[in-house]
Amino acid sequence: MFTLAEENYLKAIFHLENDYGTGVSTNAIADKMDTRASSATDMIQKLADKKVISYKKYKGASLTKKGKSIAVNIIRKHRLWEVFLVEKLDFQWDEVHEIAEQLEHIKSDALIQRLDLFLGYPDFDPHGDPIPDKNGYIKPTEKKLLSKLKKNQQGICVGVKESSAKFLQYLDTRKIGIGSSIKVLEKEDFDQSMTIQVSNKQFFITKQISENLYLKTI
Amino acid sequence: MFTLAEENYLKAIFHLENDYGTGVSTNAIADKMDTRASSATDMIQKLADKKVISYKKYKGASLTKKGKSIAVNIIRKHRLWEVFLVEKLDFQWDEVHEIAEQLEHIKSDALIQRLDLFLGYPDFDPHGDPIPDKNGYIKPTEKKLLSKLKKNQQGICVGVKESSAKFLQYLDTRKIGIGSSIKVLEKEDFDQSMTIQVSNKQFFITKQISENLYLKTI
DNA sequence: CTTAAAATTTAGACAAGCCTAAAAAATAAA
DNA sequence: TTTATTTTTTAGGCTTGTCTAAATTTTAAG
Repeated sequence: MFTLAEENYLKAIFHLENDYGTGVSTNAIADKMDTRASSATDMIQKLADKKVISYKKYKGASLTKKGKSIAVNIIRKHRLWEVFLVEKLDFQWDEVHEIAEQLEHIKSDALIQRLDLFLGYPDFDPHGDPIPDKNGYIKPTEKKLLSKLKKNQQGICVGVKESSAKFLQYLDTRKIGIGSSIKVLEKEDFDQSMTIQVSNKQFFITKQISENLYLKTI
Repeated sequence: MFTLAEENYLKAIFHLENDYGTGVSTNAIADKMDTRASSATDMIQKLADKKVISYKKYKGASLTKKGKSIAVNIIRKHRLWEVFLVEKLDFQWDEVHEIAEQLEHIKSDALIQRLDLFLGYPDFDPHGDPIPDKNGYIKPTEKKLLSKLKKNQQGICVGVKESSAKFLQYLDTRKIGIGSSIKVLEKEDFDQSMTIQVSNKQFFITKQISENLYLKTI
């Protein structure tokens, strides 16, 4: 069995490996966990003892098969609970992250199985992230960051990379959400800022925004 | 903010005060928490420092107003989650206690408010226990232990005192549940055992059973 | 290639929550 | 009312997960 802290470290390492490739540094983990490098080292050594990460001193950490399976299961729970909160309890998509951070640690396989059924076996959470199935399989989805599109290309918003309340509220005020059709009208070479068309409105957005919106191009 | 352990101690003290009257002994708390008296003393002193119990060395502990309010809120959450598990996820009444023990510690007022609405503001949990409202008010209900009834008296089962899976399964196999009509056919003075009529069947039950079934007499 | 800087690990400490063993207080019995 | 028993508290220790400060290793710069 794994403690709350251990589970959170595993989840963090999973996300870091996903985003930046295998073998994550102590500092990256400490940063993600909002703690000190020395604390991260302690935990890394403990997780290595438990065979859920492989680790060589000074060389970074990677999840083992077992570690990855634990991490994916936590992410599965997190995303299912987010669907529950939005679909059943009428929360907004910017309100659910912190609550799901707690709910993801509830230990009961039966609960998650029944919750999944109750929700109709959803494929994506409210932010467009795929929900791993009970075997840990994550369906690969083709999606592209808005920042990668060129002038005149367009697509449908299928997800957000960042899911902080602030960013989601920014999108809300502009009526941008999952399913929105987005077209690049102008793109500034110098700072990667863009003018985009969303339904019948145009917006000027910075690189920081376009790097956090996933589109399915059409 | 209160830790998991603190919350569980507060809940235990609440139940003990409820069952055996105000001012609960260190041993009673240690017993309920399945821990050692010395550990209970440590926690009691910490809770007293935090002003959620009043405590005089060697004289037992009682919840303060603040402590009671915290305890009742945890119980409210526990019971609402039990309703959710049974009504929405189709769990049986003997399967929900442990899961609710985890869910009761999720911290979000908005979550509980919305869950309460989602469930239709239920008054009782699946074991017949009343659900405190959001102000901590518990509607007083008139219910009587089956063991207090005399020969030929009858009532409707409105709750169980113990809610261990074993006991609930015992009731299930005899088709006894909330709403069952129960009549005392015979009562043995010597050991308090009874013969009872439940719908068209008769059962012989021991004192241990009749002391854990609540009836509303008619 | 040697030194400076950055990243990482180790050493030692602390709070929370538990434990065992021993001391102290309260209660019951003689 | 003095002694024996039970209850409760204290003392000291252990583990988890964190911290700061110092040592070590790796990487980057000159």
